[in-house]
Parts: sequence; structure tokens; C-alpha cells
Amino acid sequence: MKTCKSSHLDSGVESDTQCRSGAGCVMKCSSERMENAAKRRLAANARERRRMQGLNTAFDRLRKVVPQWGQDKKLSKYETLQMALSYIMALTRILAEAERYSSEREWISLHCEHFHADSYHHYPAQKPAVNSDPYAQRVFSYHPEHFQIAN
DNA sequence: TAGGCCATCTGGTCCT
DNA sequence: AGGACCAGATGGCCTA
Repeated sequence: MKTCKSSHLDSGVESDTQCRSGAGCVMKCSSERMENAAKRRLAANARERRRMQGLNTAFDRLRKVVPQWGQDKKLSKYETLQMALSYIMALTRILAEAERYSSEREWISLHCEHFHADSYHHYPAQKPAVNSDPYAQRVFSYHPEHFQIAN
């Protein structure tokens, strides 16, 4: 954008606040208004920057708990959200399955062999497990290369 | 070099 | 009135 559109603040249109300091102060008052407006803009910019930084921190934390599947580069924000969605749905499915099994031991033997840490959290140097692990393929629907919007 | 992703600025709207 | 949130615009950086 950067159009520097003149608003009512700097156009001097605002006349509802009467200045009682004499006739010569019109210039001074409007320049003070402009200064204040500029200060408020700068403060708002700083707040917005902080807000977005907080949002990015939250995204980073989310990236850390979401499976990476051997992605070389970090997931984009969009991919992170979609992966989180897929991850949550997968975990929900697992829990639902667990409820269906009467014996906890039966369920554990079915699933737990797949839950080594390196099966679902991969760092750049590692190979993606999703390609080699049919369990992972079954449980997680999201894969960055074959992504489609989940509903 | 085009396209994707991101950070930042900005003005508008809503809420307290 | 001021802060939080949002969406659009813009420019920079990176990669295929």
C-alpha cells in the first residue's frame, strides 16, 4: 500500500475541538495533532509487530509437536496448520480404536511397536518414515506433497 | 525470472 | 479512547 493517504486527522477537517489558545495556534494545533497521530500509528505498528511475533512463536511451537515426515525445510504456516489438523484427527482415530478393543494389552500390542520416537519425528537429515511405514501411511492422511484441503 | 512465503505497514472494525 | 484483531498492499528473500 504505502499510499500515505491523508486522513481526516491530517487534513485539518476535524474542527469539533475548539482551540482557545488564540488565532495563531491553528498551525501549531494541527501539527500537534499530526504528531500525535504519527505517534499512535508508530505505537500501533509496534503492537502489530509484537502480535505477529507472538503468532509466529506459536507456529514454531506447533511445528515442534507436529510430525515433520523428513521434510528438508520447515513447514509453512499453512502446511503446519494442515498437518496439525491431520495429526489431531489421527490421534483421535487411535483413541477411538482403543475404545473398541476390550483388552488394553491387545490394543497396545497392535499399536505400540510403531511408536518409537523416530517413527514420527524427523529431522532434516533423516529419511521420511511415511514412505516406508505402512502404519504411518494409514494413520496420517496429510503429506505435504499430496496435500489437499481437509474438511 | 516467476512464484511462494514471509514481515511489515496500514486502515478499518470491534471490544473494553 | 485505545487496544486487539483482521485483511489488503507491498517489498524482500529464496528456490526451481
